[in-house]
Amino acid sequence: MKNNAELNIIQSLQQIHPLEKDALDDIKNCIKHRQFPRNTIIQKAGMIASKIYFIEKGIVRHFYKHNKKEVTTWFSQEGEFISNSSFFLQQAGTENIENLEELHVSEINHSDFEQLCKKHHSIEHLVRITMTINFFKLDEHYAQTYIYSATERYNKLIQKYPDFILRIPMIYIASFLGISPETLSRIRAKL
Amino acid sequence: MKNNAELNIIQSLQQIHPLEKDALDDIKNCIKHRQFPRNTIIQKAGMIASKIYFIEKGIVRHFYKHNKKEVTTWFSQEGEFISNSSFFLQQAGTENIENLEELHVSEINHSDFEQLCKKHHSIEHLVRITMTINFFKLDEHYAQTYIYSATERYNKLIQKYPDFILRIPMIYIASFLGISPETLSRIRAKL
DNA sequence: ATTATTTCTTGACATAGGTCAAGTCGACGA
DNA sequence: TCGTCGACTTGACCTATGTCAAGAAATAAT
Repeated sequence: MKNNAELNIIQSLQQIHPLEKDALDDIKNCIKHRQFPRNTIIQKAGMIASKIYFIEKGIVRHFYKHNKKEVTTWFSQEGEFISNSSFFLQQAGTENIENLEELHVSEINHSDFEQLCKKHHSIEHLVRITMTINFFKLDEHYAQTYIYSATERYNKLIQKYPDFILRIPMIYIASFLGISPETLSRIRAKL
Repeated sequence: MKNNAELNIIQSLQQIHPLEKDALDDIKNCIKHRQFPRNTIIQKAGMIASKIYFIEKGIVRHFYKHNKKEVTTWFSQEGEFISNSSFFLQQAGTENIENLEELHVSEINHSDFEQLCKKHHSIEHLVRITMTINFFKLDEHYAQTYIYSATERYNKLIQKYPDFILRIPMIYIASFLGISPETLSRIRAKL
């Protein structure tokens, strides 16, 4: 299993948009470092998420359950926030989130998060930018689903995220690509 | 053809998040009202979008071209902004946008838009909220594509947006649902 | 190490939806 | 009123991918 470097939330945020000392201090005061053992359900459908997580180390999958089947729709890893509708909209959602490796996060609870955004324009800006980037990542991913065949999508995915093969069970990669595990296996056999 | 009521950007924004007079005045000063005749290409792949549009009246489709085929991925209508990556990221994108009816918009150019966000925390907040809502709309739409059959997706779509049938040619609805026009025609025949 | 699980692969068959091609229908302009 | 063009439908056939089932390989547990 690959051992990715641990990332720091403060440094990562600064790379997206530089923050003044005041804002950084407030963020630091809200952060709680936390670890979850492998295969923990971080977010369960039907619950309201009270925390947002910045991933320092580890990888998680976002998935829905439908008729006893699970559909994986996204992966988040080091340097990313675990974006989930339940946290941002403060509503019970249908998304589940599970970590696939031991997970190290910085956690901020919802009221602190909103407080930070309200108090510091620079933080609100950073959140806006991050949300924008995530929006178009999602958009691009799904546009590709329309346009490319299963084989092309798989090739593009491993080209862009080579470590997914090492870190994520095939069954979830298949689901993310919108195909069955058997089809993915056959695609891989042909390479 | 259905004749939807014209919407006002100021009123619509206030419903998302109330803005102080100062911010509203600045917005008003940046807005330019504009109309496009039916079937105008509002945004062309490869170009950098310099304007964002709020739709007062009309409906547009977002589409990609791939091997001479067009793939429609989204529709935007009255009360919505035409969100496109090229505008927000200020990069040439691969998305095209075409209006399907005579289109009335409020337009704001990119530098004014950024200026407004920078000057008024309340506007930055509003943009963040709007982006968040759009993100999860997109997310939900695509999660459904994984989970439901073509027939189910069509039924859910017309239930949620009954006027799409009246306003959008079937060929684009089919594309949006990720199916061929023939398949959509067969689905409709069975109802 | 040995066993027990989980993960991945392979085969046989089924099917949703795609493609190509030929209509039909209806709106709009001459 | 007729003709034309675009939008939608229908039929015949095809193919990518799904499903079910059995086995191999890799991981984890004892």
